[in-house]
Amino acid sequence: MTTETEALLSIGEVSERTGLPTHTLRFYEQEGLFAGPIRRNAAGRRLYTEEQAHWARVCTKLRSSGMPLPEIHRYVDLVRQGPGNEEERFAILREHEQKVARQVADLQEALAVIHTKVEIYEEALAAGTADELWRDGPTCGRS
Amino acid sequence: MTTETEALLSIGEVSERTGLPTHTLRFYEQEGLFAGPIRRNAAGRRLYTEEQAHWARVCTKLRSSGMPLPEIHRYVDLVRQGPGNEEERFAILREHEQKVARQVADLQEALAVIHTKVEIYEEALAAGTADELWRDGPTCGRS
DNA sequence: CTAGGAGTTCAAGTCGACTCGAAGTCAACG
DNA sequence: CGTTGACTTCGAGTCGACTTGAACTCCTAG
Repeated sequence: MTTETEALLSIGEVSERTGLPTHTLRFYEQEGLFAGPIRRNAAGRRLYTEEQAHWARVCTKLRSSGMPLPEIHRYVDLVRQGPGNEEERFAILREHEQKVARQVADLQEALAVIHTKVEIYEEALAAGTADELWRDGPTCGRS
Repeated sequence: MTTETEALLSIGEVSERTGLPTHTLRFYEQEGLFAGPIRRNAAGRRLYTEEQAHWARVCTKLRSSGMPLPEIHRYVDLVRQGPGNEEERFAILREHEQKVARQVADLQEALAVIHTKVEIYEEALAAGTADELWRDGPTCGRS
């Protein structure tokens, strides 16, 4: 049913689309981050399907949101095993989603702290009282 | 003017307040992350002022938001040098603030991608059509 | 007086995720 | 035919931020 009409992509093309260096794409492959095998041409060079290229892009998101390679690998293993373990895959995704949500919250908290300090400097610099900002002194340290 | 009435804290107490292991507190000190010297008692043990403890807590926020130790060090050096470089300190903080804001945005983008995948699983599992979720196939891979 | 627990210093090890380098292959161009 | 330049494999190196460990000191409670 699925006709073989997809354009196949070289590692360079996938690299461009994903922003991942070719070295990293090979590294990911060897770490088992692709469910199916990546085809090769006669000369042994990698040929990626569109799906695989897309998955690589998803991987960049998983990674940039802090999913460790072994966990991506675990997910991919489930996919490789075929239907029947969707709940487990779902659990991995949902858990990671929650972890990322927490990360966002934590970052925003840190952002608030930093912003408070930024504001103190802004005001002091505007008021010309910046020299009161000293050491871990009263103004600077306490907020 | 500043009377010496502050209660001084042991490394253990600071560790509790900040969540940083004592090892890490010593490590930070040796990396120059404190503007002033940390006092010692007769037995050579560290005594932190409230200000220093507070700064340690700020450090946890700077770190958790990805400010590298060398950059914190740079900021602290400016503080150590005393008044006159507030603009430079301000620049460091403001830049980091922006970096964190970008981080938040990126994370939220990743979160969106992940959430899309989560939703696909939710729906498929609810509809009992989960076995259509296969490999990098049409349903799973494309979104 | 001794045992426990917190503290000290300094050096070395760990961890994850790349990142780089060497040595070689291959297709196309001038 | 020679030289780019993108590709291949394999193994080793890097980086930042801890983290661990060994060997030691000190105070307090029993």
